[in-house]
Amino acid sequence: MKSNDCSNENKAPKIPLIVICSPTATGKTQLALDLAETAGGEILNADSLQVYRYMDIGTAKPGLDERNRVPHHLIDVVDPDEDYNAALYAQQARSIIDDLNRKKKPVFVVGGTGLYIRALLSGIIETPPVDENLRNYYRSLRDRRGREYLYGLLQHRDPQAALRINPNDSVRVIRALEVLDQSGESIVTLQLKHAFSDCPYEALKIGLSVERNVLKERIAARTAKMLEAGLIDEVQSLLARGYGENLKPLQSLGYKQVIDFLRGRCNREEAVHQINRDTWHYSKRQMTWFSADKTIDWFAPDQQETIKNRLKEFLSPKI
RNA sequence: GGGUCGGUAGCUCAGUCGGUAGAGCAUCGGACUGAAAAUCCGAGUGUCGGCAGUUCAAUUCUGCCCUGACCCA
Repeated sequence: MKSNDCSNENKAPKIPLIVICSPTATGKTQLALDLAETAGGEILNADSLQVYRYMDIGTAKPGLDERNRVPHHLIDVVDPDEDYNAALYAQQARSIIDDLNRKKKPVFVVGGTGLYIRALLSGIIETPPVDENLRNYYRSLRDRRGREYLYGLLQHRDPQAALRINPNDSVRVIRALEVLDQSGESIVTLQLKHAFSDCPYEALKIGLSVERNVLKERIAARTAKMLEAGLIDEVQSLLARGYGENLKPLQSLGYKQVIDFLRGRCNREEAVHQINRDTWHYSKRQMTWFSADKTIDWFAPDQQETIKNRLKEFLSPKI
């Protein structure tokens, strides 16, 4: 039912791509840097928050030295108050890949945002761009009359979509209503038609798996390092630039909790605890997402040599 | 030494007018097609502080003990 129809039926030659995807704090950045450097490739970010400017520490964005070692793409491409999403990402990423492929540069897609990677590799339904007014209208409808009301609306207008969406999941309920309003078609129709079959790439997917309690420790160490590196100052300067705390990217891991701390809604210790806990929850969601993808090859972080051989084997016939 | 209120799931606590219990959080599993570091769904868990008494039946009532907080000496 996952119908990832990316088999090789059509004969158009596929562009090779290396994808490094795994939960946070498993060592993707370092691995990508090593591999890309030796292969003479470039890195294409697949992290939904590293695209934002001024959000460096909390997103564990590669630093300047790392970006000097290997060229990086789709980092720092929008301001925190600009819209960004999976479709936009896929579109931009594909054009960068075309470019690099023309120059015969191996591309290393690196990041933990499963949806972005899927949208890049297999496409995403085509709909008109998100209409913020429309979205806000449905949001306020939800706030005023409740999720049940909104879901009732969907049941009435698009029963097919209502069947596939949980009544409480108002994010998806709203999206379905938007699509219906904007395109006149049910989101389900578009999804069934699309079926993730827009696959111009042949990807080698590499995942790094770290034992759970080790990962928990790495997450805690990472949080501590971020605070030491000045996460609180970074958040303060974002707020000072006039970016409101309700902006989507500021609702993310690390940022949200530091804002709570700065606003006096919790103390520092609680904020740290919540960052660690929420990051752990996030990494578990990532594990659920990535382990459903049976085409990922999993390695332990210390299997550098094995990974390099696998990569060599993947690249050799193509370049 | 006396008194008051507590001791129930890993944590915070609710509850049983006597028929062996439940929420939130944590934990575990899952979903995910233009918000995805978002959003949502599902599932455990217990010698109800200990011992004894009353009772067909006690976590619930009684007694003693242990233990925590506070108050009075």
